Amino acid sequence: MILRNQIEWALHCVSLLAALPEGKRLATKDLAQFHGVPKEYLLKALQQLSNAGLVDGSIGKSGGYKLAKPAEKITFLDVITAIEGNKSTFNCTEIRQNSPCKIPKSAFKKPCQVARVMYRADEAWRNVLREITILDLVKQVESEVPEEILSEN
Amino acid sequence: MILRNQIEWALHCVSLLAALPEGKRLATKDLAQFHGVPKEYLLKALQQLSNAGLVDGSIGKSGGYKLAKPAEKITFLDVITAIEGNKSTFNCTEIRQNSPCKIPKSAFKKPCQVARVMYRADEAWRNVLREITILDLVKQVESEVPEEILSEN
DNA sequence: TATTTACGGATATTGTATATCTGTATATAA
DNA sequence: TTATATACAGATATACAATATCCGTAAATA
Repeated sequence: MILRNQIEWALHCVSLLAALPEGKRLATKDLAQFHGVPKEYLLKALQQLSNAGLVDGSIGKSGGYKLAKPAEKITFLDVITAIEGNKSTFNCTEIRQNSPCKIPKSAFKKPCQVARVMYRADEAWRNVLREITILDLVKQVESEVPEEILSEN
Repeated sequence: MILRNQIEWALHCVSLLAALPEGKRLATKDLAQFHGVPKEYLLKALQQLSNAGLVDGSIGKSGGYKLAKPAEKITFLDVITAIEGNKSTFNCTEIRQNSPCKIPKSAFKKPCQVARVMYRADEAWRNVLREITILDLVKQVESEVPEEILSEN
Protein backbone atom coordinates (compact mmCIF):
# COMPACT_ATOMS: atom_id res chain seq x y z
CA MET A 1 0.00 0.00 0.00
CA ILE A 2 2.97 2.29 0.34
CA LEU A 3 4.52 4.29 -2.47
CA ARG A 4 8.19 4.11 -3.23
CA ASN A 5 10.66 6.49 -1.71
CA GLN A 6 11.46 7.57 -5.22
CA ILE A 7 8.09 9.30 -5.35
CA GLU A 8 9.13 11.63 -2.55
CA TRP A 9 12.46 12.26 -4.22
CA ALA A 10 10.91 12.85 -7.60
CA LEU A 11 8.35 15.32 -6.33
CA HIS A 12 10.94 17.31 -4.44
CA CYS A 13 13.32 17.28 -7.39
CA VAL A 14 10.67 18.42 -9.84
CA SER A 15 9.74 21.14 -7.41
CA LEU A 16 13.35 22.31 -7.31
CA LEU A 17 13.63 22.24 -11.07
CA ALA A 18 10.50 24.33 -11.28
CA ALA A 19 12.14 27.05 -9.21
CA LEU A 20 15.21 27.05 -11.44
CA PRO A 21 16.06 30.14 -13.53
CA GLU A 22 15.19 29.86 -17.22
CA GLY A 23 17.69 27.78 -19.19
CA LYS A 24 19.56 26.47 -16.15
CA ARG A 25 19.93 22.78 -15.35
CA LEU A 26 20.67 20.76 -12.26
CA ALA A 27 22.78 17.60 -12.37
CA THR A 28 21.70 14.40 -10.64
CA LYS A 29 24.75 14.70 -8.40
CA ASP A 30 23.55 18.05 -7.10
CA LEU A 31 19.94 16.98 -6.70
CA ALA A 32 21.09 13.91 -4.78
CA GLN A 33 23.41 15.89 -2.57
CA PHE A 34 20.79 18.52 -1.89
CA HIS A 35 18.27 15.96 -0.73
CA GLY A 36 20.73 13.55 0.84
CA VAL A 37 19.69 10.56 -1.25
CA PRO A 38 21.77 8.06 -3.26
CA LYS A 39 22.82 9.50 -6.58
CA GLU A 40 22.66 6.36 -8.73
CA TYR A 41 19.22 5.38 -7.56
CA LEU A 42 17.82 8.87 -7.85
CA LEU A 43 19.08 8.84 -11.41
CA LYS A 44 16.76 5.93 -12.15
CA ALA A 45 13.81 7.97 -10.99
CA LEU A 46 14.85 10.97 -13.02
CA GLN A 47 15.20 8.81 -16.08
CA GLN A 48 11.65 7.61 -15.66
CA LEU A 49 10.50 11.21 -15.41
CA SER A 50 12.49 11.83 -18.56
CA ASN A 51 10.88 8.92 -20.40
CA ALA A 52 7.49 10.25 -19.35
CA GLY A 53 8.34 13.60 -20.89
CA LEU A 54 8.21 15.53 -17.65
CA VAL A 55 11.85 16.52 -17.42
CA ASP A 56 14.53 16.98 -20.01
CA GLY A 57 17.96 15.49 -19.44
CA SER A 58 21.06 16.74 -21.19
CA ILE A 59 24.25 14.74 -21.48
CA GLY A 60 27.74 16.13 -21.16
CA LYS A 61 29.57 18.70 -19.14
CA SER A 62 27.26 21.20 -17.46
CA GLY A 63 24.40 18.92 -18.41
CA GLY A 64 21.61 17.87 -16.10
CA TYR A 65 17.89 18.19 -15.83
CA LYS A 66 15.31 20.86 -16.33
CA LEU A 67 11.56 20.69 -16.67
CA ALA A 68 10.38 19.57 -20.09
CA LYS A 69 7.24 21.67 -19.82
CA PRO A 70 5.83 24.46 -17.65
CA ALA A 71 5.29 23.63 -13.99
CA GLU A 72 1.57 24.31 -14.30
CA LYS A 73 1.33 21.54 -16.88
CA ILE A 74 2.83 18.90 -14.57
CA THR A 75 0.54 17.34 -12.00
CA PHE A 76 1.34 15.23 -8.97
CA LEU A 77 -0.33 12.32 -10.73
CA ASP A 78 1.99 12.73 -13.72
CA VAL A 79 5.02 12.36 -11.51
CA ILE A 80 3.59 9.43 -9.60
CA THR A 81 2.54 7.42 -12.63
CA ALA A 82 5.89 8.13 -14.27
CA ILE A 83 7.55 6.35 -11.35
CA GLU A 84 5.00 3.75 -10.34
CA GLY A 85 3.18 3.12 -13.57
CA ASN A 86 -0.58 3.24 -13.26
CA LYS A 87 -1.08 0.21 -11.17
CA SER A 88 -4.12 0.12 -8.94
CA THR A 89 -3.69 -0.14 -5.18
CA PHE A 90 -5.88 -3.22 -5.36
CA ASN A 91 -4.70 -6.30 -7.16
CA CYS A 92 -7.76 -8.42 -7.98
CA THR A 93 -6.77 -12.05 -8.42
CA GLU A 94 -10.35 -13.15 -9.11
CA ILE A 95 -10.54 -15.50 -6.17
CA ARG A 96 -14.31 -15.51 -6.62
CA GLN A 97 -13.72 -17.84 -9.56
CA ASN A 98 -12.10 -20.40 -7.29
CA SER A 99 -15.42 -21.12 -5.64
CA PRO A 100 -16.49 -24.77 -5.88
CA CYS A 101 -20.02 -23.61 -6.66
CA LYS A 102 -20.82 -24.21 -10.30
CA ILE A 103 -21.23 -20.63 -11.32
CA PRO A 104 -21.53 -20.01 -15.04
CA LYS A 105 -18.63 -18.18 -16.62
CA SER A 106 -21.02 -15.51 -17.78
CA ALA A 107 -21.32 -14.28 -14.19
CA PHE A 108 -17.66 -13.27 -14.30
CA LYS A 109 -17.87 -10.96 -17.25
CA LYS A 110 -18.34 -7.91 -15.10
CA PRO A 111 -15.42 -7.12 -12.82
CA CYS A 112 -15.71 -8.32 -9.26
CA GLN A 113 -17.82 -6.06 -7.04
CA VAL A 114 -15.04 -5.86 -4.48
CA ALA A 115 -12.61 -4.72 -7.12
CA ARG A 116 -15.07 -2.19 -8.48
CA VAL A 117 -15.34 -0.49 -5.12
CA MET A 118 -11.60 -0.44 -4.70
CA TYR A 119 -11.10 1.01 -8.16
CA ARG A 120 -13.58 3.72 -7.34
CA ALA A 121 -11.52 4.66 -4.30
CA ASP A 122 -8.36 4.69 -6.40
CA GLU A 123 -10.04 7.01 -8.83
CA ALA A 124 -10.91 9.44 -6.04
CA TRP A 125 -7.27 9.34 -5.00
CA ARG A 126 -6.12 10.08 -8.52
CA ASN A 127 -8.62 12.86 -8.95
CA VAL A 128 -7.04 14.80 -6.11
CA LEU A 129 -3.53 14.30 -7.45
CA ARG A 130 -4.60 15.23 -10.95
CA GLU A 131 -5.79 18.61 -9.70
CA ILE A 132 -2.55 19.67 -8.05
CA THR A 133 0.25 20.93 -10.25
CA ILE A 134 3.89 21.45 -9.46
CA LEU A 135 3.30 25.16 -9.84
CA ASP A 136 0.71 25.00 -7.07
CA LEU A 137 3.30 23.26 -4.94
CA VAL A 138 6.05 25.76 -5.60
CA LYS A 139 3.79 28.73 -4.93
CA GLN A 140 2.64 27.20 -1.69
CA VAL A 141 6.17 26.44 -0.55
CA GLU A 142 7.40 29.92 -1.44
CA SER A 143 4.59 31.50 0.50
CA GLU A 144 5.84 29.79 3.64
CA VAL A 145 9.60 30.10 3.33
CA PRO A 146 11.13 33.22 4.92
CA GLU A 147 12.27 35.93 2.50
CA GLU A 148 15.97 35.88 3.29
CA ILE A 149 16.28 32.20 2.34
CA LEU A 150 14.81 32.72 -1.09
CA SER A 151 17.02 35.68 -1.92
CA GLU A 152 20.19 33.63 -1.43
CA ASN A 153 21.63 32.06 -4.53
CA MET B 1 1.49 1.22 -3.63
CA ILE B 2 -0.24 -2.12 -3.77
CA LEU B 3 -2.39 -3.59 -1.01
CA ARG B 4 -1.76 -7.04 0.32
CA ASN B 5 -3.50 -10.05 -1.11
CA GLN B 6 -4.99 -10.56 2.32
CA ILE B 7 -7.19 -7.54 1.69
CA GLU B 8 -8.88 -9.30 -1.19
CA TRP B 9 -9.27 -12.47 0.85
CA ALA B 10 -10.57 -10.61 3.87
CA LEU B 11 -13.18 -8.68 1.92
CA HIS B 12 -14.46 -11.79 0.21
CA CYS B 13 -14.54 -13.74 3.46
CA VAL B 14 -16.40 -11.02 5.31
CA SER B 15 -18.83 -10.87 2.44
CA LEU B 16 -19.43 -14.62 2.73
CA LEU B 17 -19.89 -14.39 6.46
CA ALA B 18 -22.43 -11.63 5.93
CA ALA B 19 -24.52 -13.97 3.80
CA LEU B 20 -24.41 -16.69 6.46
CA PRO B 21 -27.63 -17.75 8.25
CA GLU B 22 -28.03 -16.37 11.78
CA GLY B 23 -25.93 -18.23 14.34
CA LYS B 24 -23.90 -20.22 11.82
CA ARG B 25 -20.16 -20.10 11.56
CA LEU B 26 -17.58 -20.89 8.91
CA ALA B 27 -14.19 -22.41 9.75
CA THR B 28 -10.97 -21.02 8.30
CA LYS B 29 -10.48 -24.35 6.55
CA ASP B 30 -13.72 -23.90 4.64
CA LEU B 31 -13.15 -20.26 3.83
CA ALA B 32 -9.71 -21.11 2.52
CA GLN B 33 -10.98 -24.00 0.46
CA PHE B 34 -13.81 -21.94 -0.95
CA HIS B 35 -11.50 -19.20 -2.16
CA GLY B 36 -8.56 -21.42 -3.01
CA VAL B 37 -6.11 -19.65 -0.73
CA PRO B 38 -3.65 -20.98 1.87
CA LYS B 39 -5.41 -21.80 5.12
CA GLU B 40 -2.68 -20.86 7.59
CA TYR B 41 -2.04 -17.49 6.03
CA LEU B 42 -5.70 -16.67 5.68
CA LEU B 43 -6.04 -17.44 9.38
CA LYS B 44 -3.65 -14.59 10.11
CA ALA B 45 -5.89 -12.19 8.26
CA LEU B 46 -8.99 -13.45 10.03
CA GLN B 47 -7.27 -13.02 13.36
CA GLN B 48 -6.57 -9.43 12.56
CA LEU B 49 -10.21 -8.93 11.68
CA SER B 50 -11.03 -10.57 14.99
CA ASN B 51 -8.68 -8.27 16.91
CA ALA B 52 -10.34 -5.31 15.22
CA GLY B 53 -13.74 -6.51 16.44
CA LEU B 54 -15.13 -7.13 12.96
CA VAL B 55 -15.52 -10.89 13.16
CA ASP B 56 -15.98 -13.25 16.06
CA GLY B 57 -13.91 -16.42 16.23
CA SER B 58 -14.94 -19.42 18.24
CA ILE B 59 -12.55 -22.16 19.28
CA GLY B 60 -13.35 -25.84 19.29
CA LYS B 61 -15.33 -28.35 17.32
CA SER B 62 -17.87 -26.70 15.02
CA GLY B 63 -16.18 -23.42 15.76
CA GLY B 64 -15.20 -20.83 13.19
CA TYR B 65 -16.00 -17.27 12.32
CA LYS B 66 -19.08 -15.13 12.07
CA LEU B 67 -19.53 -11.37 11.85
CA ALA B 68 -19.12 -9.60 15.17
CA LYS B 69 -21.60 -6.93 14.15
CA PRO B 70 -24.21 -6.30 11.46
CA ALA B 71 -22.94 -6.09 7.89
CA GLU B 72 -24.18 -2.52 7.54
CA LYS B 73 -21.89 -1.50 10.40
CA ILE B 74 -18.76 -2.82 8.72
CA THR B 75 -17.16 -0.64 6.06
CA PHE B 76 -14.52 -1.47 3.48
CA LEU B 77 -12.20 0.86 5.31
CA ASP B 78 -12.72 -1.07 8.54
CA VAL B 79 -11.57 -4.27 6.88
CA ILE B 80 -8.63 -2.63 5.19
CA THR B 81 -7.29 -0.87 8.26
CA ALA B 82 -7.73 -4.06 10.26
CA ILE B 83 -5.30 -5.76 7.89
CA GLU B 84 -2.99 -2.94 6.85
CA GLY B 85 -3.12 -0.65 9.82
CA ASN B 86 -3.75 2.96 8.94
CA LYS B 87 -0.53 3.69 7.21
CA SER B 88 -0.54 6.38 4.57
CA THR B 89 0.32 5.53 0.98
CA PHE B 90 2.98 8.20 1.23
CA ASN B 91 5.90 7.81 3.58
CA CYS B 92 7.40 11.23 4.18
CA THR B 93 11.03 10.94 5.23
CA GLU B 94 11.47 14.70 5.48
CA ILE B 95 14.19 14.89 2.88
CA ARG B 96 13.59 18.62 2.75
CA GLN B 97 15.50 18.82 6.02
CA ASN B 98 18.58 17.35 4.37
CA SER B 99 19.04 20.51 2.36
CA PRO B 100 22.42 22.18 2.89
CA CYS B 101 20.67 25.55 3.00
CA LYS B 102 20.61 26.89 6.51
CA ILE B 103 16.90 26.80 6.99
CA PRO B 104 15.69 27.50 10.53
CA LYS B 105 14.08 24.55 12.27
CA SER B 106 10.94 26.60 12.68
CA ALA B 107 10.25 26.25 8.97
CA PHE B 108 9.76 22.50 9.49
CA LYS B 109 7.02 22.72 12.05
CA LYS B 110 4.29 22.40 9.49
CA PRO B 111 4.28 19.13 7.56
CA CYS B 112 5.96 19.16 4.19
CA GLN B 113 3.78 20.56 1.40
CA VAL B 114 4.37 17.48 -0.71
CA ALA B 115 3.20 15.25 2.12
CA ARG B 116 0.18 17.42 2.75
CA VAL B 117 -1.02 16.97 -0.80
CA MET B 118 -0.45 13.23 -0.64
CA TYR B 119 -2.31 12.96 2.65
CA ARG B 120 -5.20 14.84 1.11
CA ALA B 121 -5.37 12.26 -1.68
CA ASP B 122 -5.25 9.44 0.85
CA GLU B 123 -8.12 11.01 2.68
CA ALA B 124 -10.21 11.10 -0.49
CA TRP B 125 -9.43 7.40 -0.97
CA ARG B 126 -10.50 6.62 2.58
CA ASN B 127 -13.65 8.67 2.27
CA VAL B 128 -14.89 6.45 -0.52
CA LEU B 129 -14.09 3.26 1.36
CA ARG B 130 -15.68 4.60 4.52
CA GLU B 131 -18.97 5.05 2.69
CA ILE B 132 -19.30 1.49 1.41
CA THR B 133 -20.45 -1.19 3.82
CA ILE B 134 -20.31 -4.94 3.54
CA LEU B 135 -24.09 -4.91 3.33
CA ASP B 136 -23.87 -2.72 0.24
CA LEU B 137 -21.48 -5.23 -1.24
CA VAL B 138 -23.64 -8.25 -0.48
CA LYS B 139 -26.76 -6.61 -1.87
CA GLN B 140 -24.95 -5.64 -5.03
CA VAL B 141 -23.53 -9.12 -5.53
CA GLU B 142 -26.89 -10.77 -4.93
CA SER B 143 -28.56 -8.52 -7.46
CA GLU B 144 -26.22 -9.88 -10.13
CA VAL B 145 -26.04 -13.56 -9.30
CA PRO B 146 -28.64 -15.76 -11.03
CA GLU B 147 -31.50 -16.97 -8.82
CA GLU B 148 -30.80 -20.68 -9.05
CA ILE B 149 -27.31 -20.27 -7.60
CA LEU B 150 -28.53 -18.48 -4.51
CA SER B 151 -31.21 -21.03 -3.69
CA GLU B 152 -28.67 -23.84 -3.51
CA ASN B 153 -27.31 -24.57 -0.04
C1' DT C 1 -12.41 -38.37 25.92
C1' DA C 2 -11.10 -37.56 21.34
C1' DT C 3 -11.33 -34.31 17.90
C1' DT C 4 -11.71 -29.99 15.92
C1' DT C 5 -10.92 -25.53 15.99
C1' DA C 6 -8.76 -20.73 16.97
C1' DC C 7 -4.69 -18.72 18.61
C1' DG C 8 0.24 -17.14 19.18
C1' DG C 9 4.88 -17.41 18.12
C1' DA C 10 8.71 -18.84 15.35
C1' DT C 11 10.63 -19.75 11.00
C1' DA C 12 11.12 -20.36 6.12
C1' DT C 13 10.42 -18.64 1.35
C1' DT C 14 9.71 -15.49 -2.14
C1' DG C 15 9.47 -11.21 -4.27
C1' DT C 16 10.18 -6.41 -4.63
C1' DA C 17 12.22 -2.08 -3.37
C1' DT C 18 16.51 -0.20 -2.70
C1' DA C 19 21.14 0.46 -3.95
C1' DT C 20 25.39 -0.13 -6.39
C1' DC C 21 28.39 -1.17 -10.16
C1' DT C 22 30.12 -1.16 -14.95
C1' DG C 23 30.44 0.41 -19.34
C1' DT C 24 29.04 3.66 -23.18
C1' DA C 25 27.80 7.76 -25.63
C1' DT C 26 27.76 12.59 -25.74
C1' DA C 27 28.28 17.32 -25.00
C1' DT C 28 30.91 21.02 -23.04
C1' DA C 29 34.79 23.52 -21.13
C1' DA C 30 39.51 24.19 -21.19
C1' DT D 1 41.69 18.80 -29.69
C1' DT D 2 41.48 16.77 -25.31
C1' DA D 3 39.92 15.94 -20.80
C1' DT D 4 36.03 15.92 -18.05
C1' DA D 5 31.43 15.73 -16.61
C1' DT D 6 27.25 14.13 -17.48
C1' DA D 7 23.05 11.14 -18.85
C1' DC D 8 21.90 6.61 -20.04
C1' DA D 9 21.31 1.43 -20.11
C1' DG D 10 21.99 -2.90 -18.25
C1' DA D 11 23.55 -6.18 -14.82
C1' DT D 12 24.07 -7.30 -10.19
C1' DA D 13 23.96 -7.06 -5.18
C1' DT D 14 21.50 -6.04 -0.72
C1' DA D 15 17.85 -5.35 2.42
C1' DC D 16 13.40 -5.71 3.72
C1' DA D 17 8.62 -6.82 3.55
C1' DA D 18 4.99 -9.90 1.86
C1' DT D 19 3.83 -14.51 1.62
C1' DA D 20 3.56 -18.95 3.44
C1' DT D 21 4.33 -22.74 6.58
C1' DC D 22 5.11 -25.02 10.92
C1' DC D 23 4.52 -26.15 15.75
C1' DG D 24 2.72 -26.12 20.27
C1' DT D 25 -1.25 -24.67 23.22
C1' DA D 26 -5.82 -23.88 24.84
C1' DA D 27 -10.54 -24.36 24.50
C1' DA D 28 -14.97 -26.02 23.10
C1' DT D 29 -18.00 -29.58 21.47
C1' DA D 30 -19.59 -33.91 19.67
